[in-house]
Amino acid sequence: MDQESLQVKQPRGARRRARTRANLLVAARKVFATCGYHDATITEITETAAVGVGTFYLHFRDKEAIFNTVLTEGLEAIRQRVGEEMAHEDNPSLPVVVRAIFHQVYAQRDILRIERTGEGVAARSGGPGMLLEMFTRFLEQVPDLSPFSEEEIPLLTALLEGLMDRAFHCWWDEQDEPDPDLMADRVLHVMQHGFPASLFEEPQQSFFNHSSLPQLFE
Amino acid sequence: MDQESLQVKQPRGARRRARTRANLLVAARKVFATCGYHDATITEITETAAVGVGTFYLHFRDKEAIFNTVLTEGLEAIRQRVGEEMAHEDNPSLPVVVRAIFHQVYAQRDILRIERTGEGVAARSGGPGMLLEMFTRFLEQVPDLSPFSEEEIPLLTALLEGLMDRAFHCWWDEQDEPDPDLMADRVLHVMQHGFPASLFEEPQQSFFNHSSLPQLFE
Amino acid sequence: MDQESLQVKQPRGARRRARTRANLLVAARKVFATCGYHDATITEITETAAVGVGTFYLHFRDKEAIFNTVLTEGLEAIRQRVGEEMAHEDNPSLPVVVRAIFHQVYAQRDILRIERTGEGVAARSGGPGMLLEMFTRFLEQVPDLSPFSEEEIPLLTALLEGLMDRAFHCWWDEQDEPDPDLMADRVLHVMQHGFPASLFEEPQQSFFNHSSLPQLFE
Amino acid sequence: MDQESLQVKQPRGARRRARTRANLLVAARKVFATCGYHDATITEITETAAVGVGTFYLHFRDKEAIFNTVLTEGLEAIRQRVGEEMAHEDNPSLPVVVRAIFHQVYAQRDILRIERTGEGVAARSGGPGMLLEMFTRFLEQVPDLSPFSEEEIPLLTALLEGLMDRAFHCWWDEQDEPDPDLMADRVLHVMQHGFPASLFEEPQQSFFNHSSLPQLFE
DNA sequence: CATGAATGAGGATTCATTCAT
DNA sequence: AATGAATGAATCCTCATTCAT
Repeated sequence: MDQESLQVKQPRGARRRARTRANLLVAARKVFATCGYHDATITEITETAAVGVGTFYLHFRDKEAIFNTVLTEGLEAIRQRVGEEMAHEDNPSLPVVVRAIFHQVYAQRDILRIERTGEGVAARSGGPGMLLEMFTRFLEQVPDLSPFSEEEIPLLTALLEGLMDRAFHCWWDEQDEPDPDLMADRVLHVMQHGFPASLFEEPQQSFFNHSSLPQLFE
Repeated sequence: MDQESLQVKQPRGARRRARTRANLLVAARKVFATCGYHDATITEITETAAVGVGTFYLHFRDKEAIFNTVLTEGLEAIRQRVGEEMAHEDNPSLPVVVRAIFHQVYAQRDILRIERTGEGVAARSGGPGMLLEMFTRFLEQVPDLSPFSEEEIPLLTALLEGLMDRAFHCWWDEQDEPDPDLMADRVLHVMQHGFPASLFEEPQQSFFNHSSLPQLFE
Repeated sequence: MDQESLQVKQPRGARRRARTRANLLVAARKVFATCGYHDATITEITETAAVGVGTFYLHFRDKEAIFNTVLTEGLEAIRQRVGEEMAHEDNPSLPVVVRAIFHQVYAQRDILRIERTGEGVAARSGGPGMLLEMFTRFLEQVPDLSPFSEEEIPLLTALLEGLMDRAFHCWWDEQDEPDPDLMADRVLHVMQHGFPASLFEEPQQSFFNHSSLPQLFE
Repeated sequence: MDQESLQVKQPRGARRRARTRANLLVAARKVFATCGYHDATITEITETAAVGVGTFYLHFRDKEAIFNTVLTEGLEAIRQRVGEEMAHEDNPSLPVVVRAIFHQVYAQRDILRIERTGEGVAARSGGPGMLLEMFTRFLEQVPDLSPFSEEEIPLLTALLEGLMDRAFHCWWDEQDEPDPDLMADRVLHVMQHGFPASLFEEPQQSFFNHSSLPQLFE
């Protein structure tokens, strides 16, 4: 009874308040995705949320605050669902994790676009660290990283993330088409075996001779 | 005498004009690197350049214009110097190219930071395509990309770029320390052989059991 | 009680808003009358209205917008009051109409001065057409315009308007003195009988001989 | 020999100077006619004149100065040519004068448009007084102005001018078509006999009854 | 709690005018 | 005399934020 009353306590305005806040977040996400952080205006957000301007400041300190909330909650949701997806697996390996990430990020790829537009704003609040953090924990548990040392875990994580990040941006930047599973295949292959070997073979017929250089680096 | 007159041709105000323009570009680069695109103001740029406000508009249409010029000229310079560095090589292979890129980008890593802060602005002008373009030409000349198809060249290029991009950002984001050569070593290793094999082995002792999951994806 | 609630309906900020808008219009009219359209500044208008700069843009898109509003509402008011004045007449003839117009325009002659200063700006919004429109309707109902044809109605209207317009401008340009009724007398006389006949008689003693010409057209 | 040398004296830079000044005036007239006084810029004038910006200030104190010069010289030219046209006439009457004015103003109607756009600027310099001045002299020599008094000469002149002014503006505002002679006919008729008599007759069937009023003055 | 009218600091941009060459 | 690069005062306009209702 005590616990229940605590949860249902003060449903007077509290519920309404929560709904307003939620509306604002949804609206902000939509507006940020459309205009980017810098061109979004509070007014447009509140109008989209069908809420008065002043109401905004009842729920968020300023634009940066709601931006970070949108981002954090968005990333958090992705994390959650990745976790849920993997709950079915008994013993998830890196490929399984990566695949799950691709699935979930694809499903909410607006969040990534939003993250991008914030740049300096989000950086401060550790937004983009989502993948970094996950991978870091992963790498820390692997016994043998040779030829890399333990100090290089951050670098490795960054590279992993860079790989995936670019894959993500093939989607919102250009097209939606390589479906998440296919995309995961390709990226995982590169992760495991690197890029095609012939890229590193001695160029038999020099395509990098002096005559072609000017074209490459004009 | 002939040569001199060629150099001194039209030195009336043209020289002064060029100097002013150069000052503005240097100032803008400094300001953009410090504040980022969105927080930079024309006034701060002109003050840094020790030039009147109006002078700015004599040389550039608006903030976006000077931003793109800074970026384009900066990337162009990098491209130039990469080309020069490789001119010494008789038969440059991908590792050599990558290494040269690391050298030159490191030397001018403010440009990358600047590029980032512009986000949507620069994208339109093809700024970030520098590496993409270079790698694309490279990949197009390689005979065998298996298991990738030719249609996937853009994806491969993006991934290559993503890898390097992250490496670059280890510098301006955090510290300056892994020197370019070392960094190139690590990245090249991943490019050739992928990430450490043990990452993909069956987890012998499940570190991904259900009890640890909540921590990973909380 | 019913009536009251109708009047007080939505009095939250709506009343305040309306008052502010009215203040701005009054202020703008004053400033435009003083400085003319081109030399008037938004700041001066808002200061006169004892209102913040931003408030201006809450009510009008730009200077042109408030200018047209001032003009339109001003002319509208004149039209209204001309109509009211003639409501007393049973069968208003042109002289009666003209006289009413003179009365009302005189009472608000700042509007005309304002209209003038806008020139190209107001032209687009059909501002100066007030008299034109009124006279056009009048002329269209007259059976016999000989020696003019129906196609010449626009020209006749323009001429009528030109006559009155000049009369109006004797007031704001120079002095206020010929009172509206007297002025109407004179203009109506010209309208009916043309200018003094002797102007068109053969000059008995040539005042236009060759010796005086240079003085006239030097 | 003496006289000749006086005229040709200092042809060194003087001639060039004069040509430059003339170029500026032609350019200014073109630009003012296109953009109006307020939107015309010194730069556009000097560019049109193919002359350096600084050169402008060698010949005119500021924009207002060149505007007044353009206007004054333009009106002066009209006056000149009106004079010339009438030199053929032995004993010019008002109709002849008016007709000549219509001819010449029509031939250079850009000047009127320019005058308009200046409004307050030109007013100070007595620009628009051209016709006023001519008519004033005319009226002053007429023996009998009844029923007008001598004190009303300014008013009569203004009305005369208003009539012609409107006629002029039928041209640059709307179309070029009623040719000058026809236009002069119509205006002269109104000048001599006033507007069609039926306009002043008692409205037999009341077209100004109370039901139609609201339409007229809504 | 919610509202939205009001605010004004702050930034972009223009253009008449000067002055060194 | 002619030039045109440089200047900066002046103006417009936006938008995050406050506060009275």
